[in-house]
Amino acid sequence: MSNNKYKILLVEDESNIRNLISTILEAAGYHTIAVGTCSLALSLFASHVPDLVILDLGLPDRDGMYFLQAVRKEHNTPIIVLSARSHEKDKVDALDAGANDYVTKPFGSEELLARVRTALRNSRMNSDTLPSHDGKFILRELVIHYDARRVFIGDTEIHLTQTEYNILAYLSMHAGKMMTYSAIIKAIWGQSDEGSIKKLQVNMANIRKKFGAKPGEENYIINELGVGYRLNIDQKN
Amino acid sequence: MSNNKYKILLVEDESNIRNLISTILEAAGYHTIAVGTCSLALSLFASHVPDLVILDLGLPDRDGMYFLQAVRKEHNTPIIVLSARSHEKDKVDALDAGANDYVTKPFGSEELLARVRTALRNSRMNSDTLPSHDGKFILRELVIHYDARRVFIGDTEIHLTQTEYNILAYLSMHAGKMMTYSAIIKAIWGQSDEGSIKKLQVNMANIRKKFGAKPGEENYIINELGVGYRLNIDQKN
DNA sequence: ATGTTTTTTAAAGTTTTTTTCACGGATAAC
DNA sequence: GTTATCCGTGAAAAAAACTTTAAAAAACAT
Repeated sequence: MSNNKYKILLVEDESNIRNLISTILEAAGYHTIAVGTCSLALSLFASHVPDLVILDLGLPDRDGMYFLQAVRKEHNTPIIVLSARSHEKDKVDALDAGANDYVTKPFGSEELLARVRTALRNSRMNSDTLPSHDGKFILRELVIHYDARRVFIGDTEIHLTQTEYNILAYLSMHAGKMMTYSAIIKAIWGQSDEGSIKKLQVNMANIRKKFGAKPGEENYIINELGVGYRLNIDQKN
Repeated sequence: MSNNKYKILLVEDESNIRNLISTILEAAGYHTIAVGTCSLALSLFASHVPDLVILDLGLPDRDGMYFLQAVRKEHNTPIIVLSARSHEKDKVDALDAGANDYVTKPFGSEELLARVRTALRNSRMNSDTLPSHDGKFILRELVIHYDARRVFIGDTEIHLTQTEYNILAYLSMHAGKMMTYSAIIKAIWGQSDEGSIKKLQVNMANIRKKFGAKPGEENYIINELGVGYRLNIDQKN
């Protein structure tokens, strides 16, 4: 039996929109908890621990961004953000603050449901893939032991400094995905420290040098100009 | 049972054209609601909630643009705009205001029906295709991996620069829909940077070159003179 | 304190990307 | 048919981004 009784926390101040979305979600078989203020949302999140959050950014008491950051500090729950069409910049901020997806009003019910499905699917996938904080990561010759924080290329161990290891571990946990500079920098140094791209680049160079890539050989770490880095997970022939 | 009884709201002031189109649509199996003024159209839209709107821009009481914007504020319903050939700029304005497609008079019944089918198909598809930044986009040989920011034609990877990728990704997220220059430029460079159409053209040329279209073969990216670009999602024979 | 390792900063060098420009072909208007 | 406008193309200039190397600063251990 496909029991789709996911719990969804809906945070929206306009009551008519709240009811509309609530109805759509319930009709699709989700259990919906609907609130209109940020403070209420925070307490209900703590007590109910929903599987997903749909969050309107234009909240009365506090900015929805506050809720977003507060939740993201401790939880990995997928968050879909709603906002009016005009505020284009909010989109970037919300995604940077940890939102999983972004829907601009107006939107159709099918679109919302599709996004909900994707977000839930991805979060399930993540919980199977990401908690590899222990165990090890293997990619061709490269082996990372997360618990011992040790890295090998084939049989020989590669000594990495703390930051070098942190960067590599971060990339490996998102292997194959292009990770932006700001994402990496935030993960390693905490703040979006302006000017830190240089540091990142130097560290990357050091890691690559220690990996000792033969010229012509495909590199483990791929750079996309102006975007970021990603681990190359393609099979070699 | 395939019940294709889509509701179409037709807004056209000239009664003979209205009847003609109405007949064409009914014959094709659509349920048509035909009105001649903007105010009537708005109230009938609210009460009937049609699946698609066909809108003539040259309305007597108010400009059709008013209707377009009013509907777009709250609904995602596909809107096809009719306009006389001479008013070239109206098309662009209508698309920028959120119209999904446009047809220039005079037009054949087959053309109109084809556009109706595409618009309906796209609005349904969107809810399953759009789920933004994750997943991938597939169109014939073309594959886009959004999370890895990688593009393939068949088996071979195509390296695109950042702006080239951004443009293609933008088009793919609105696949099949004609995107105006200003819309694309705003999405890629941020401001409606005057004079950037040239840059856009150069980037388009580069993308197409990298795609390596054989001469005679239908291109992935289609241009409409004075309007913009769109991804060609039509089936090839 | 001294020496070693790591992190940060700086600068030169190289590659890639972005922008600009001029010309030719295509399309629409007259 | 002629003209004006718009788009595609190729190439070169300009700008931006990355790598590499090296040295200063900071952290750490002895």
